[in-house]
Amino acid sequence: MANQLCNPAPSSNDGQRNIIMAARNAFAERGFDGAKLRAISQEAGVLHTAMLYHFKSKDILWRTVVDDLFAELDARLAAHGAESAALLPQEFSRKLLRAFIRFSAERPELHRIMTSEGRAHSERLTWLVERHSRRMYVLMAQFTPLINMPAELNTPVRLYYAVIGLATAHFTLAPEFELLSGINPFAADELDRTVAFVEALLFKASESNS
Amino acid sequence: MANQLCNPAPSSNDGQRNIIMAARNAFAERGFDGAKLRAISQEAGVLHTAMLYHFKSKDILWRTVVDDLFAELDARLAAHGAESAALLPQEFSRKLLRAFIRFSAERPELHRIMTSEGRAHSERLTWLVERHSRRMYVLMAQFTPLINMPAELNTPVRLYYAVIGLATAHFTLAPEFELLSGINPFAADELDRTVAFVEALLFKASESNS
DNA sequence: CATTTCTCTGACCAACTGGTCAAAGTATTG
DNA sequence: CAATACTTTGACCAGTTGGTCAGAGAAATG
Repeated sequence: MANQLCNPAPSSNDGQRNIIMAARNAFAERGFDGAKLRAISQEAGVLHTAMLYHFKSKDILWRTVVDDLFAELDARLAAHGAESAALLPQEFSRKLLRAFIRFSAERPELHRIMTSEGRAHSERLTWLVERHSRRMYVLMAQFTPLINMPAELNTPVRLYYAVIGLATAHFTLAPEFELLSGINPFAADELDRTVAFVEALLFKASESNS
Repeated sequence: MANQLCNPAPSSNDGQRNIIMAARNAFAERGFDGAKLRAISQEAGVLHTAMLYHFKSKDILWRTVVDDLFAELDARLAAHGAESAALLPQEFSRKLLRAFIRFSAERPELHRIMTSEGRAHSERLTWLVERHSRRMYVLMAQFTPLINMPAELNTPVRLYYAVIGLATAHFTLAPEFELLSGINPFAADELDRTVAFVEALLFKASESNS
C-alpha cells in the first residue's frame, strides 16, 4: 500500500527504470491515449502484464512518469538556487531561467506531456495543476517585476505562459523545428544561442551569459 | 475523385460543417489517437458510418480539418496584409503579429493540433510541414530583422518558434491557464493586454497598439 | 530445509477501434 | 413517371485496448 507516486523506484530493480523511461517517451510523443501499454512494455523489454503488476494501471503509470520528471526538474532548480543564492535578484532570476531552459532541452518530454494535458479539462489536468504547475507558477511569479515590460501589462500568469512558450517551444516541437530548418535545436551551440535569445528578450538591459 | 482536401465543403450541406467542427475540436483536445470517430460523429449528430462516407478515413478527416483551419488563418492574414499594405515594414509586421495572436486566440484548435503533431515524426507531420508550416515560416522569417534582438542571436527559425510559443501558449493551454490563475485568457481586455505584452517583448522601442 | 513473499507468465476478457458492405431511403433528373 | 445518383442505415468485422486472474518461478526469510 506504499504510495508509489512518491517513490518512483520502490525496489532496487532497474527494470522499473526501463519501464518509466519507455512510458515517459510514449506519453510525451503520443499523448495519454496514443501511448499504448503493450508498446511501452515491449520497448522496456517486459510483458505488459508484468508492467501492470508494478504500476497497477495506465493512470498510475502516467502519474509516476510525471512525478519522476518533476522530481528531476525540482532537483535541477534547487541545485541552481543553492549555487547562486548569494546573487542579486536580477542575476539569480537569470540563472534560474537559464537552468529552466536547459532542462527543457534536456527533458523535452516534460513539456510535451504538459502541453498535451493542458489543453482540455480532465482529472489528469487538475491533478497536474495542483501537484506541480502551481508550484512552478509560484516560483516563476516571484520574478515578475524583473521583466523587461511595462508594469501594467506584466501579470504573473501572462509572464508564466510567455516563459513557458518561449523556453519550451523550440524543444517540444523539435521534430517540426528540424524538418523546417534543418537545424538541430539541441546542438550545443544552437542551444547556447537560444538561451541567450530568450534571456535577451525577457530581461532588461544588463548583459550576461551562462 | 474530386480532391476533398482543397474543398472542405463540396456539397452545399452544412451537416459536413458540423462534422468538421466536431472533428476540429476532438483532434485539438485529444490528439489524433485520442479523437474517436464515434465520439466525433455523435457530437456532429450523425452515424459514424455516414461520416466515413463523406470523409473516407480518419486520416482524410484530419487533413480536411487542418486544411480548413489554415484556410481561415490564411484568409485572416491576407485580409490584414491587404488592409495595411501601404505601411512601413515595422508597422506592417506589428499588425501581422497582432492578427496572428488574435487568430490564435480565436482558433486555439489550430495550434493545439500543431503542437500535438509537432513533437514526433510521422507521415502527418511531414505532410503538415510541407503543406502549411513551411508557408508560415517563410512569411514570418521576413520580419526577422525588425525584432528587438542582437543580430548574432536572431535567426529565422529561432524567432519563428519564439513567436509561436509566445503567441499561442496562453490560448493553447487555456484550461491550465484558467485553473492556475482564475483568469480567462480569451476575455477581451485580458487578450488586448496579452497582444500588447507580446508586441512589447518582440519589437523595438516605438510604441503602438491595436 | 520449508515457507512465505515477490515477481513473472500466458490464457483470457469485455469493450472499443477504424473500417466495410449490402440494402434501404431520398433527391435529382430525364 | 421511371431511372439514376447521392446519402444514410445497421449489421458486421478483425484487430486492439486496458485490465484480470490463477498459477508457475524466484528470492527472501524462518
